[in-house]
Amino acid sequence: MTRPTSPPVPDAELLRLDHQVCFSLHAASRAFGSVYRDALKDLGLTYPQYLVMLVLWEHGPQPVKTIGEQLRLDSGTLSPLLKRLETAGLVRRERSAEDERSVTIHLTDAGEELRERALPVPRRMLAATGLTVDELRTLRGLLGRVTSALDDA
Amino acid sequence: MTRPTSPPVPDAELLRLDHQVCFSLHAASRAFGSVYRDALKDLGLTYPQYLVMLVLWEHGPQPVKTIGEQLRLDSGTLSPLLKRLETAGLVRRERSAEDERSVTIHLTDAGEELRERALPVPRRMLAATGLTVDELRTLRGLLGRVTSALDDA
DNA sequence: GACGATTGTGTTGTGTGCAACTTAGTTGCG
DNA sequence: CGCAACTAAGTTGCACACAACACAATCGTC
Repeated sequence: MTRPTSPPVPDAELLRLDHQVCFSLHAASRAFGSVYRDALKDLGLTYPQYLVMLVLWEHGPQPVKTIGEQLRLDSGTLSPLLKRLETAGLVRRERSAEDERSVTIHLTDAGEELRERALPVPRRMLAATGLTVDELRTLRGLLGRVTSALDDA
Repeated sequence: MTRPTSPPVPDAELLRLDHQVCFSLHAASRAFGSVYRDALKDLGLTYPQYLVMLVLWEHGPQPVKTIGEQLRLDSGTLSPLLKRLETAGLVRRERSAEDERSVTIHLTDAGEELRERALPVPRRMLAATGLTVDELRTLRGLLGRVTSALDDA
């Protein structure tokens, strides 16, 4: 614990800081998207599509709902995205037998095989950030706390 | 400088960390957007529109180009956004006299007046993040470094 | 078993974000 | 001057992201 921020931080600075953080977050998110776009171009995936594939590669076939929970995306975003992945021949939809409302997403053989080609992507991204492992952990921690706090608000 | 991260950090952990950071950034960015949406609903602004208004409130009339530089947005995003702000009666477009290619964006009276109603927004956002001022500074610093590094890549 | 509430998915409409292209105006160089 | 290169803004097309709504299947309660 440091001192309780001795000079009580004037309003003006607080407001500027808020703007700067929001700007930074917005800009950083888009900068990541941009670099991922390059890294994923050869695979024919967009960044959100890659995130969905990661979930499927790691945890196997699962309903739309659980994919959405992990990525914080709703059906309005996932339905058309999954349709594009299906058109690309990477996933397959299957109505669940137990619950006819549920649609289970499976990887096709092509989807499984794409994993190999995607393996070098994370290391490339990691290098592109220019941060140390410790800094990445700090960043992840702060972002996680912000997201939780904002979700509660 | 800390030690050079003595146990050389296994590949698997690095990859997971990269995913977690990207997930976190993506999620945090959208969580911010969601809370801003609520905070700005009464003003009739979206978050990116609010960012543009902030630039105009702080730095006065200026061409589309400089707005884009500050927000890292190109004309493909700004042109329709500014058109919507114009339709809402908040800004005015004016062809520059010296350089006919350039369009200067001015605030209308309504646009100026909206500033008063927007004043409480940053404090509300700041509180919603649940972070201390020091943590916000750390976050801003890390995000800035990541963005610079990614832009170079 | 009947029926209202809930749940999982999909659709529609609006607003970014960005690549690629177009148009009009400006600049530089022979 | 004349013309190519460049620049600022706008347009088009595609892919998120999300609110609001639609629909069918399921569940809970009686």
